[in-house]
Amino acid sequence: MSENTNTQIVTRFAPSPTGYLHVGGLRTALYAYLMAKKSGGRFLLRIEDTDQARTVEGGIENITHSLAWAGIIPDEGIKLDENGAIMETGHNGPYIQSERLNLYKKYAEELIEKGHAYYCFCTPERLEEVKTQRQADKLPPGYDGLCKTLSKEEVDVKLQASEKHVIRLSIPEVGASVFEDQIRGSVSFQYSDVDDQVLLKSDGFPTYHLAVVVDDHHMEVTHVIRGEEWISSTPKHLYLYECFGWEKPLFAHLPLLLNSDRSKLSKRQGDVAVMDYKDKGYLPEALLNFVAFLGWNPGDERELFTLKELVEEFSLEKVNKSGAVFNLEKLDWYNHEYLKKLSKEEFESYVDNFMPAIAKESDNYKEVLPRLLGTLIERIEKGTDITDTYEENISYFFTKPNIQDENTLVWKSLKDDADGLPKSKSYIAEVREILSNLEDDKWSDKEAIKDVVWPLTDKYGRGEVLWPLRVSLSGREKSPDPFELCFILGKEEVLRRI
RNA sequence: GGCCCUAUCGUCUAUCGGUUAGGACACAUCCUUCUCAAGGAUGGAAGCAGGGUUCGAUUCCCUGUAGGGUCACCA
Repeated sequence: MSENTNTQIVTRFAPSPTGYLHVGGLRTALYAYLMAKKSGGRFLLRIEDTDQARTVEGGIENITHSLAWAGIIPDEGIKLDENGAIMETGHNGPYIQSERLNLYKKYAEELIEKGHAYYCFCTPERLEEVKTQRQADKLPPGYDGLCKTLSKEEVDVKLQASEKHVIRLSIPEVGASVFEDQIRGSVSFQYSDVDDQVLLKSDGFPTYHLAVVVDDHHMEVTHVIRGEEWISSTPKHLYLYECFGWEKPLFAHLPLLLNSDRSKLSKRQGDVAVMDYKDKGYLPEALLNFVAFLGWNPGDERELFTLKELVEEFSLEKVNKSGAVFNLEKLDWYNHEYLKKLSKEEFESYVDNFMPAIAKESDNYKEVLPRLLGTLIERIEKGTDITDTYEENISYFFTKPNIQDENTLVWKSLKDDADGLPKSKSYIAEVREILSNLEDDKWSDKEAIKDVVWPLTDKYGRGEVLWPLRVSLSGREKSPDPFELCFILGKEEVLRRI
């Protein structure tokens, strides 16, 4: 459990380019980044595209852009240049596994020579049979080791005949693999429970298990930080380090991110792609802060952290062991907090981004938008709140509302009064008179508007005057206060509506 | 099913044997010169169960239970 803070830590994030960056991946990348940065070491991005079938066009771009959006910039490996194009830096490349095939082949063969691996010629069909048979016999699943017994001569004959084959790791029959997980403490597995994993596939590509070990070693990775789903294959990796005689890195398996039903966070139950959150108007600072706190906290009661502050405060010792539910409501709260930190200009362009076309087509859009910001910041938590509630809460700022039932203008205290409606109308007629005499330059000051209207509320009652005023301006029973409305709409529009 | 991991309010979590078990989100109530929002105040809300160890366990150990992960020529 000892972390030597004097030495530089090298970490990596090694996603496979299957389409998009998962929020769980973002957190893994973040923790790895924080560890490296805190020690003054390096964080590198490597692409694990060893499954030809699953590799998706544009996958690398999506991952690097998502990471860059979040502010996690690799020191080494795959990253973006100034123009946003994919580039590679570092002296241990290439950093895309499909470009390192010869290396994996060489090491797989080295393992065979040393007797730690063997050729396997079993067909998928036979493997399937073995699997069902072992299940029926209630044996632990896994390869039965048939090809392990092949003599060198038999192997040579098959190789000569170009029989399709893979290379399998030869796991010891007895013994155990014990390691000190940086988060969980001591973890151990019996070798008898570990399968003879395929290392090199018949298409010449390595599996994850071979590639990750070879690359982490050559790329000088000191801390392997990855999701908990990898914990049960760690013995295979550790054993490979031993076979090669390489120094082992430290391992840290992060708890999983969960759906609200506590299953592994999945696409089915909501958004999982980082870009989905970007598109919904979540700020990178908010997503990062939120995700950082899923499984980690500084130990005190602070909750708002910038990336830089996280670098200073983060430590693996404080990472939790149990999975964390990805709770959107908390994320929304974070987002609102960060929205409030935006400058007026930034917030304006943010809002503009989510305004529907119909709003932008309005004549007064450019004029009204800046004045709308003050009320909007209190009412939205994310960009999609604008689009989702536009009709009800925002549209009336740009288009004059239709008041279908004039009785909605009557404040509740006058509802039973037969003259309620005429009275209400007369009150706001008076307000209109007063407002029409208010100098133009006073309209930029909400308080000044209030000052001239206020005496009337003393005279006729608060709700009696303010309610109909507000309803006539907004056409809604719920809205910001009437003075705010006046300020936002502007003199001309206000007089038109009352 | 085998193996592995995990277990404090609904959710994220603090507590490194002794606390009125703290905070945040969410929720409820109240205040905040008309409504709503924001803000403020207050409140409800938790140690999975059973055994140990100990003067004392949420905390350490064991068992059970529950949840999750993993058992591919996918990562």
